[in-house]
Amino acid sequence: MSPSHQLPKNYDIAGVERRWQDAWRDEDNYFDPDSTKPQFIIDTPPPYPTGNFHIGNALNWCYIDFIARYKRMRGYNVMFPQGWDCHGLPTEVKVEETYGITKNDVSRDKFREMCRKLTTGNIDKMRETMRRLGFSVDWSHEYVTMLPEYYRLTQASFLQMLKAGDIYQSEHPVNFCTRCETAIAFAEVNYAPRTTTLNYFDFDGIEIATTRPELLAACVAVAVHPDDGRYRNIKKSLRVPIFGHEVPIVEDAAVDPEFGSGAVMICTFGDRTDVYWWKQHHLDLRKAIDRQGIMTAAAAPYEGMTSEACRKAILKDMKDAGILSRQEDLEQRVGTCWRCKTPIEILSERQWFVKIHQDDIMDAARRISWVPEHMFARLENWAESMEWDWCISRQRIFATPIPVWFCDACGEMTLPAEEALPIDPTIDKPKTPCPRCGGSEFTGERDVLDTWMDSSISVLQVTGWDGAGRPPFFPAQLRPQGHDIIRTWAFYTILRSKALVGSHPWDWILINGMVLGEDGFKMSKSRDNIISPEEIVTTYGADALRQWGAGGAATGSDIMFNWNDVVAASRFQTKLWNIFRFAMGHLDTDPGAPVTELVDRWLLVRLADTVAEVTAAMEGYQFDRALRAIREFAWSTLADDYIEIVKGRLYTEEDSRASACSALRTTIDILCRILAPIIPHFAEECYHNLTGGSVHAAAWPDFVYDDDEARRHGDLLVKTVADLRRYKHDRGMALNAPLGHVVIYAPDPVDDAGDAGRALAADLQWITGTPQLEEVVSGVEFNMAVIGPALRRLARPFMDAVQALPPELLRNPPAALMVNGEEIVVPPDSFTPKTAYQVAGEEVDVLTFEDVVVTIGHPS
RNA sequence: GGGCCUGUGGUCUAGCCGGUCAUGACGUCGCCCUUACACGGCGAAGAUCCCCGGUUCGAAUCCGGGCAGGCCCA
Repeated sequence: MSPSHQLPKNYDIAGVERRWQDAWRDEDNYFDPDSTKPQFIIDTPPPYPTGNFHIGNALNWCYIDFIARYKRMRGYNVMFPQGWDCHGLPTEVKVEETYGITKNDVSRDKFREMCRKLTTGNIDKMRETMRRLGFSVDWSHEYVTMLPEYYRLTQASFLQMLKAGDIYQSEHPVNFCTRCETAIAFAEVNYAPRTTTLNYFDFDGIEIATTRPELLAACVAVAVHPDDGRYRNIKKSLRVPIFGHEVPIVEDAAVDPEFGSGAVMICTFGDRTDVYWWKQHHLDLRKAIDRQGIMTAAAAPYEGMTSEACRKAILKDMKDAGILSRQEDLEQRVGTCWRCKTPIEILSERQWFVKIHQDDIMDAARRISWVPEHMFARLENWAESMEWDWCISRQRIFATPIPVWFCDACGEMTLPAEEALPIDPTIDKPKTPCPRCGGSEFTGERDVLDTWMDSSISVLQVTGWDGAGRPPFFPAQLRPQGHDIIRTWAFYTILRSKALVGSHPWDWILINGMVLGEDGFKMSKSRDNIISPEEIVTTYGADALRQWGAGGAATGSDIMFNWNDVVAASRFQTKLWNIFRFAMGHLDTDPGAPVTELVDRWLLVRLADTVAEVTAAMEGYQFDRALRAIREFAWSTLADDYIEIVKGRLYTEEDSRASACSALRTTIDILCRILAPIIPHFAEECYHNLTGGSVHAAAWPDFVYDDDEARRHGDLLVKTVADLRRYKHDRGMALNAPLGHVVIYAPDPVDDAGDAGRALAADLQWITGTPQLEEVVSGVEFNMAVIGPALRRLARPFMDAVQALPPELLRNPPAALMVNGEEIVVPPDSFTPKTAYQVAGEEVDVLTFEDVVVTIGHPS
């Protein structure tokens, strides 16, 4: 047992946190595949290895760690794995910047190697931050999507879905970034406002307004609204200016007659609506822009120009030809590449697609419990608005290769055997001749897979998938993630689980909010409002950051970073440390002594309430409620109420002292355990001092303590002491100043073991009954919970009538009252008189509350 | 334009399946260095609970309509 004088006066955050981080063993957090305990598998988000574990990640991981630690204490076999979602454009761009090259300057293999090297270094940095924050990650279940053992699974999943007919190739319009020279999915398109020019020109006799004159060569039709009178009885086709080809006039209700001239030129493709019309009316396809954003032969006189140069040239030519009538500014939102901000083009390309079966996805999504519930609507909304299938092919390098070949002779597609995976079809060759024509020359697919194809099988990987069938531990219990990637990661994972395993991927999904800067805006370099986890941890420690994560906002809502919360968290730890030091200074007696005294039993009643509240909150992932309940208990109930009252007894040699020590020990022990998930370092430091063991190996408390008398009398005692302290304060007395003779008249006999007297420095006695004082009724207190339902619309007049009663009738209420000329029965317990006591005979002050009277003799 | 969310003392925040007096933190002010803690204790001031209407005996809470902000999308 450590006497308090051995505990340092100040809690050394950095020292304690480092010491425990060094002492904890990774093995204690490993998932045990042979365990008989119930499993709790978390499908942790695999972050993109930028090298910077930011505060948004930190919030997400705080939630995960609270749950992982809590569930371990509750006896679950927990898996808290850590993945890294490596592939993707940002790394390619970073490598190009770092080495001053473009991806085409070196071999594909060499370029991938450069990307892998950068990624490995970034992962190391992020791991370090995660350890510093005290996350209990199962490092034996780490996965890295760029490594062969992982992308083997990505390729296996691709082949499985291809064979099942869920993946197909097609020429189809896709969002295309001409700078990155790759197709991108809708999820990767951002929208930015910009001002552009709306150009009105004469189109074979009809005025057309367009923002994209450079696409004139790709014009395949002109559309008007069917009810637009201006375009009744005109010809069936028009000749495109400059280029001269004939295009039909089509009618479509989606045309806005109010916009421009009411006639729209349809190009392949200016925007999504063009795609819609193109499909709807079975129009031609004219490709005027290529993958690099250069005008094609279809744009004859402008071939070879960039689209921007072509735009200028065409406008000039229109002006010269006298057909450009006017130009005006237009605010619009343009789709841009999420990575490089280049406006996207819609190009028709041969790509690979995954079929989207909305009903299957929604069916699986409904089997998952969403926290908060309303986040489900976001997924539903997204799923219902999907118009095209998911384009999964990318024209990049650092990604999982699409594992197929095409026969040079007959074009037949050849697939590798699953045992041969992973492969790179641009390097490896098929082991067998073409099944259709027997040819032996093949060309490997050069397209690679969208990175979401890697990460959307994370749940299969963590539940033990080997590339086929149902994973042994599937489904996982929990997916924790941000609401920003519901339409991507959550959506794709549900889709893929349904396609590959046939059911929903997780039992629960817990959505965390975004972290905003102190100014209320999203953190960004340009606003200079970024706070890094390291910055917080250096000054206030990981536990303070974790408290901010738990208590800064209700689970699921966005959370504004706030230094105040971190400072308050740190102060709470100081307070806890002082409580702990105080307790440890007194726990030198028999730990098993019975808890007999009133306030000791009362403390345990309140402790049991707190355990129940915190447990319920943790079960519902309401970490803010859990932390709030703990703070309230520790600071208010334990420190301000209990310790202040019991302190005097602890300094005595009386037998009743052991009861207090016992209650205090139980309380500290349990407090450490309910704090452990949120502030693991602090809880460990205290618990270790108290018991010599690790709090993280301890069980979550199952503490029930029923003692109705202790609750009632304890509440009375605490209230009385608080009132008397206020009484002292109001008279300018020091709180430890002697108070003289105090008598508490209570309805029941109360035995407080002398605590109140010692706490107040008073000669204090409890007396059952009422004092010989003159009572005066000073008012009345109504019980709305009784009056409202009983009297409904008569409630207000009833209360007015009661107010008007003379004092003696308030004390002894009549059975019925006249209200609004109507006699009504007075409901039982509908009101109680408020009484004041006048001094009779000797000089005493009187305090009253409920049915208790306190008299204080004036100290002479 | 659509979907979802939010709007509470100076600032941030809880409550929001209705019950006169609205939670906590930070800040402000007053008193107190009481043998765990001044990073503390005891108090005080400070709120048209965004606005308007409705339901109800009673609305921060439920309903309708605005206004403002956020996120996602068109």
